[in-house]
Amino acid sequence: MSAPEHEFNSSTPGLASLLQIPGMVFSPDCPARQVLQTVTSRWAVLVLVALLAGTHRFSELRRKIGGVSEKMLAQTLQALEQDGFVSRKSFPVVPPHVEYSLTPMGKEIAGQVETLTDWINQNLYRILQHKQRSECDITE
Amino acid sequence: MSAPEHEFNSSTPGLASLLQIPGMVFSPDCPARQVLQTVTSRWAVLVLVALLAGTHRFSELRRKIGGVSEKMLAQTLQALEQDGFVSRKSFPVVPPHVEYSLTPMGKEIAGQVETLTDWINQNLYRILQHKQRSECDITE
DNA sequence: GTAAGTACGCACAAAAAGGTAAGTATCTGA
DNA sequence: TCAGATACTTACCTTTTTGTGCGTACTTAC
Repeated sequence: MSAPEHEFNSSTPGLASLLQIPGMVFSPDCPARQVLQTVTSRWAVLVLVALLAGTHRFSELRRKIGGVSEKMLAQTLQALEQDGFVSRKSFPVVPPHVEYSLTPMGKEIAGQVETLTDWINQNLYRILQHKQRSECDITE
Repeated sequence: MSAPEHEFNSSTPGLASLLQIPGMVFSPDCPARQVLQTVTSRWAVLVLVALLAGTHRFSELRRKIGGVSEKMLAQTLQALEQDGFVSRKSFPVVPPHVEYSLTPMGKEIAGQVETLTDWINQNLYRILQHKQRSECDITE
């Protein structure tokens, strides 16, 4: 008990959460952590990249992103909307019609995310070689 | 049953897993998905960025990354090592001494990740404003 | 008239992630 | 001599995430 579990080198612990101190994400209580988690969550990454291609409807996204359940997609979209990355436009028509698109801020961050996914796509072969070397069991 | 759950616009489904077809990550079975998940997992992001500053020992990382448990850190490091992003050097000395650093590939991807975290750090204030505006109901 | 599509919300269950505490082996410092 | 640091591993348990299936309100297509 009473152990100093973690120490950071920030000289102003309280303020660090509100300013752009490099390494803010290293602080466990900083809201940046949560934003990072939202953005890098399993489906959010894919949603952001998908929306970079333009406005989509809910089920368009669902079809585009292989493997998402409706629940997860809805949940992810809500989280992204809350953080201001995605904007939702709902038309009160008879068969529900909702359109999702990136906000300016969303476009910026989606760009970064796409760079990442592109890198992975391009270097997948290299990565897989490493994996097989260290694993030696291929998942068929 | 037998429903066409998901369709992708890739014209060569089997090959798509091995080539750089944009949108590979949208396919649920593509290994790129798993790599993406490893890299964007909660702690891996922070480990990558931390290691960008140079070689670290296990407990140095643990102190730097606020909030990680030993278990999670070890697990994350192993996953990153398996994918070839992190290299581990262990010295068989009496008090265990192990050094972690980024591989060339790790440096590349960590660079992308850092760009992302930097963006979040820099735009945190903007994001938080959006959040507060949309939340307004705290789940108490 | 029945099925399917639309965009979800809700309840329940399964799976995954994560935390806690302890153990290992050995040395150092008090 | 006894705690503490080192780099983990393992077992156990809790929390979170994710999936499944159903319901909704209404329309169009068959």
